[in-house]
Parts: sequence; C-alpha cells; structure tokens
Amino acid sequence: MPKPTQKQTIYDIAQQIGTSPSTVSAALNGTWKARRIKAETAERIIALAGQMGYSVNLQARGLRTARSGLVGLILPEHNNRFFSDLSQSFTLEARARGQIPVIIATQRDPKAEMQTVQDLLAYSIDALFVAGAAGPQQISAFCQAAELPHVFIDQPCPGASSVITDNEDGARRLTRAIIETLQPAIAPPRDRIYLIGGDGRLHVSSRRIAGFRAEIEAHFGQCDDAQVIACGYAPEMALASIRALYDQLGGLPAGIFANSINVFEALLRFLVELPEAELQSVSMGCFDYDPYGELLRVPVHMIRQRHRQLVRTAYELMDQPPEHPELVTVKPELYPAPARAARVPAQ
Amino acid sequence: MPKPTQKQTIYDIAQQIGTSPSTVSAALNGTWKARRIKAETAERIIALAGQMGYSVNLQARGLRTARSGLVGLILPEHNNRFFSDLSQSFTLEARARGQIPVIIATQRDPKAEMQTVQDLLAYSIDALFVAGAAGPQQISAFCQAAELPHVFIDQPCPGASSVITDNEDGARRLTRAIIETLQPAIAPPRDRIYLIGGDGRLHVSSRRIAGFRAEIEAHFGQCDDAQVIACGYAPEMALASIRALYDQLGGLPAGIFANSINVFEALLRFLVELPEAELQSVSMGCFDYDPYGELLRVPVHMIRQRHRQLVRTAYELMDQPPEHPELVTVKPELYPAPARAARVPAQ
DNA sequence: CTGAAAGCGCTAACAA
DNA sequence: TTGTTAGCGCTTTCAG
Repeated sequence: MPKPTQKQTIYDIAQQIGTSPSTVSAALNGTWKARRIKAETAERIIALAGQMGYSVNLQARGLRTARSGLVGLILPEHNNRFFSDLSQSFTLEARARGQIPVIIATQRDPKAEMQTVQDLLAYSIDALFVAGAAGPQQISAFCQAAELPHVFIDQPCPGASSVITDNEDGARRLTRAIIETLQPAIAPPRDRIYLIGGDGRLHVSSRRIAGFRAEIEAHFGQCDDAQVIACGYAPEMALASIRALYDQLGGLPAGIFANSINVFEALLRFLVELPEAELQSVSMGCFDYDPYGELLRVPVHMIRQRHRQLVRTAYELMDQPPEHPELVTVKPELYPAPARAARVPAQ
Repeated sequence: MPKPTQKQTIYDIAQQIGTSPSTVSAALNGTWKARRIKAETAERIIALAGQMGYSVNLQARGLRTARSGLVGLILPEHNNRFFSDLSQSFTLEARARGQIPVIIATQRDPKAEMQTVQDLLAYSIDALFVAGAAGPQQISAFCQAAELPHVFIDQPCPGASSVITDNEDGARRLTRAIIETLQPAIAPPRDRIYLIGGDGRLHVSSRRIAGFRAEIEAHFGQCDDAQVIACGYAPEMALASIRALYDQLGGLPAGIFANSINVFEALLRFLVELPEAELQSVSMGCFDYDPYGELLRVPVHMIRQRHRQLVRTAYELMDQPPEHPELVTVKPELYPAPARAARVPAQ
C-alpha cells in the first residue's frame, strides 16, 4: 500500500506524465475508453497514480457531477438486532456497488430525522433508505421536493415505495406455533393467548394484530379484544402490562405473543423472576429474532425478518423506480422454539 | 418544514436580497459576526434562506475548506452488541458536535479496511476512529501519511493513540465474581475454574489472561496452565474446547470464564443441552455483555465495556492530541449474575 | 460594513 | 487521440 505524500491533484500527475488534466481525469475515473484515450497512456497514468498514492478528491468530483457516491440509511437505533442486521446487509450491498454507506440512527426523534435527511441531502447523497422512521411522510415529502430517490424499509409510507415484511403472514405463523406448543389443561381465565406490545395505529402493528386475530379465530372460533394489549413499544409499558395481566388472571396466561424484541425483553424481566414451574407453563412467541432466544430458560418461537432480502429488494426498487410507488412484501422466517422436552431436568 | 424547491445557491439569495454572495455566505455559515456584517442584513438573509428551504452544498464548502464535517468509524461488524453500542455512542457524540458519523463495517478483512480508509480519506473526512481492526498498523501508517487524525478504540495500536478497556482489571473482577459464586463441594478434577477463548498473542486477550491468572493465584495459590484454554475466538473452537474439557473432567468444571460474547454463545449451545442440575452447578462469567445474559437458564456474571466513555475519551484524545501517542484505559462495568436462589423452583 | 474576484479539484463540452 | 476551458457552489482574502 503506497503512502499518500502531500496534497496531490490530477494536475501534478498530468505534469509528471506530460499530458493534460482532462486526460488524467478520464484515465482515473474510467471514462477513458469512451474518450478514446490510448490504452498505454491510460495505463501509465494509472500506474503513476498508484505508485504515488494519489486518491481522487471525491468532494471535487461530487461538486462537479452533482452526485457523491454516498447512500444514506436512516434508522431509529443501532443497538437492536434487526437494525444492526439491516446495517450489515446494507453495508455489504452498498460496498458491492462501490458506494459509501452512511448509516445514521435518529433515536425515533422526528426532528433528528429531518435534520439528518437535510444534512445528508446537503452532501448530495445519491439515494436514501429509511427504516423505522417516526415521521415517514414528512421525510418522503422532503425527499420528493428535493428529487432524492428514496425507499422505505420495514415501514410503508404512502406516496413512496416501500419494502416491508409480510407482518400478517408472520403473525399468523407465529401464533400458530404458539398454539401448537400450548401446555395442556390450563384452566380459565388463564387459558388464552395474549398479544402484548405495539401500537394499533401503526401499519406494522395493525397487520400483526390482524394476523394474530385471524389465527386465533381460526383455532378458537373467536378472539376477545382483551387478548390484544397494544400498549406501545416502550419496555416500561410492556412490563406494566404483563404485571397487570398476571394480577388479573392470577397467573400467567397460556400463551404470549410479544410484538417486538423490546417488548419481549421487558416481558422476560418479569418472567425470569417467576418460579420455574410457572415459566414452563407458558407458550411464548416473539415477533423479532435474537440468537439468545434459543438459549433462554423459557422456550420461545421467533420471527426473523429477512434483512438481506429487504435491502436487496429496496435497491431494486431504487434501480428501477416503478411508475407509481410500490409496496413490496417479503415473507419472514420462523425460528421455532427448541423442543420443550430438552428443558426438563433429565435426572 | 419548508420544502426545497430547485437548486438554490447563495447567488440566488444574494440577488433576492440585493447583496453579494460573500455576504450571504458569511451570514449563513456563522462567520458574519466576525466579518462585521450588520445584524439586520444577516437576519434577513437567514430568514429568506429558511423560508425558501435553502441548504448549503456541503461538497462545495468542503472542497473549498478542505474539510467535510464527516467523521469515520471503522468496525468489524454491526451485528454485535458491543460494536452497535459503540455506534450508538459515536453517533450521539458526533451529532452533538454537528458532524456526520460515517460508520462502516469491514468484516475483519484487512483489504476492506484499507479500501474503506482510502475511500473515507477521499471524502476528506475530518477524523477517523478505528475499532477492532484486523490491520491496525497499516491503517495507522496510512492515516499518518495522510495527516488524518485518528484514534483506536478497544484496541491498542503502536504509534497511535488508543483508548481501551482495562482488560486486566475487568478480568480480575470477573474472576472474583466467579469465585464468589462457586457451588460448594465440587470434587476434583472438576473443582477448578477455566478460561476459554481468546488468543494469547493479542494484547487484549493477554491482559485478560493475566487478570484471570492473578486472581486465581490470589485465591488458590496457583493457576495451572491447563486452566487457560486460549483457543481463539471462533465459536467452533470454543465449542470443541468445552466438549473436550467436559469429556476430560467427566463433567463441567466448577467455573468458566468465557473470553468473549461469541465464545460465550458457543459455550451456551453446549451447556443448554445439559440437564438442569448440571447447569446449576457451574459458576459462569463472560467478558462481554448482552442483556439476555441476565435472562438465561444459567446465571452469568458479565463485564460490559463503557462504550460511551470510550467514545468520549477517544474524542478528547482527538481534540487535544497529546505530544506522543497515548494509551488511555477505561475501567469496565461488572454486571453480576442474578442471585441463584431466584432460579430454583419455588413450589 | 460590504463587494469583487480568485480558486478549491474535478469533469465535460468543445476544439484541435 | 488529446488539450483548452469553463464552471460546479462555496469561502476568503483584499479593497473599498
């Protein structure tokens, strides 16, 4: 790896080779074939540039071309399995295309989101992906006005293209899995399955709730409204909800559908304090994935979004923008809980 | 939020206000006080810019000033608790300083690392933070040649400033915690504590091993070499190691010190298959943190690096570069395992 | 207190 | 096949 020495420009190279800056530019940015520059000239330039550790000034190039090679991804937070998986896939995809991924977490703060979008726009980013924004419409309106190509991931936005997980399908499969591992003979009022967490006004939650209800109804004939506790995504709320439910039922319900990993984590904090026997009586599912889910004291079914697929599809939407905004759906994966038998003391 | 309409420049604003571009520039970038521009003029400019949704072209500014407002963070992967915590703290810190964080994962691939450093340099990033790089020396040499301020995080690099966790201290405290929760009366040869994972040739591992040995010696008089199984960080190796150890001892050892989260996860995959009673006989510690650690079937002490502190300290090192490269150390946190009593069936 | 003008490093017509 | 030249949008002397 050659060391870059001083500030070096294409003019320096041009001088050393005895040619013009535009020739150097062409040789270095790959347009030299199209510009019919002698292969030998180009090679000499490239070789020299290489050995003196020259590197283009991308800000200058970007200023000139009104592009930048930067692609943005906005998400709520980094320390979350799903979003970090997404970051990982996004990074791979962007780098494979020779772009620089700029991933920014905005803490679910609409103001921070807009600020970030503006900042990214000011750098002339070439495209923007948005995952789990608090104010998607505003973002979309802004991008549209600025003619910035953008796609939403894991979140539908009216008027913009989005690629989201098939939440209803996932919820149905998760619910089915929970039903299939219900422990036998749990007496009322503890014999039902409850969905905890999420916000019914949000598209994502509403689809999951719909899937949950549909599957419950398919198996039990009906689904009581009380079985859907859409208390939001805040861990404190989830904790309060499970506590209240526990008190009300006089114990754990037969099944629990945690509507997100945060909610699940909050529930676990409560569950883990309970005696082993009680813990083993509940059939759990979580609409999100964490590898530790397989290693917990309480077996849990998990739904995992296909992050790679989401990113790829989003890029396709970006590459070939449809006439009208499109909502593409990707089916998630079900990670069934390890068999319960293995959890019982063997001796 | 005003919508940006067309391409707008300071020239447009200047014309509308009836002033010059340089005045507009000054008004908009905050240097107007220093340039003694009438407050009223500045305000009018700022107001107009705001209402027409103008935003500076940062590439142009960057080209002119040879800076960019971008700060880089290179790390091995996103989907890892520590690194995503780091990303989170880094984002907060950078945004608080009005910078744009560019966080790029390079999959522990030295080539990808260098490529990324070069790309970032080509954008005139203002500073670079490097965490867990595969080829730190090469990166540092490159940055030095390019006069790019850089600091290593969680990894010492000779010739460059670094801020790392006090691994020896952490290992001692973790070992002590393991000792304190040893189950009574475990017969030889199963009565000892083993460290599993890591690579003794790496600085980080070697400090942890030193801490482990020191604490073991302090309590038991001596530490057998066999108690340190530095089999690397690969999960497969860790799995093979615990399996071999189990066979050799005819059961689990009294205590286990997992040298990283990956190793811990691998160990868990083995442990979780064991009968409950055996599981409850081992005292475990992990030199890394995961919130699920508190919720596992087997109680585990965890060491958590103070990511916020690491980032802050790294920034301080960047703000006031010491004469000579410095190695600053930050003490980690100990998350003791939940009391074992709570884990025993209550009824 | 403000304006004119040069130039950051590069690309892209247009000439040659 | 290559060179000349005019900017991209901004900051920054230097003059006023």
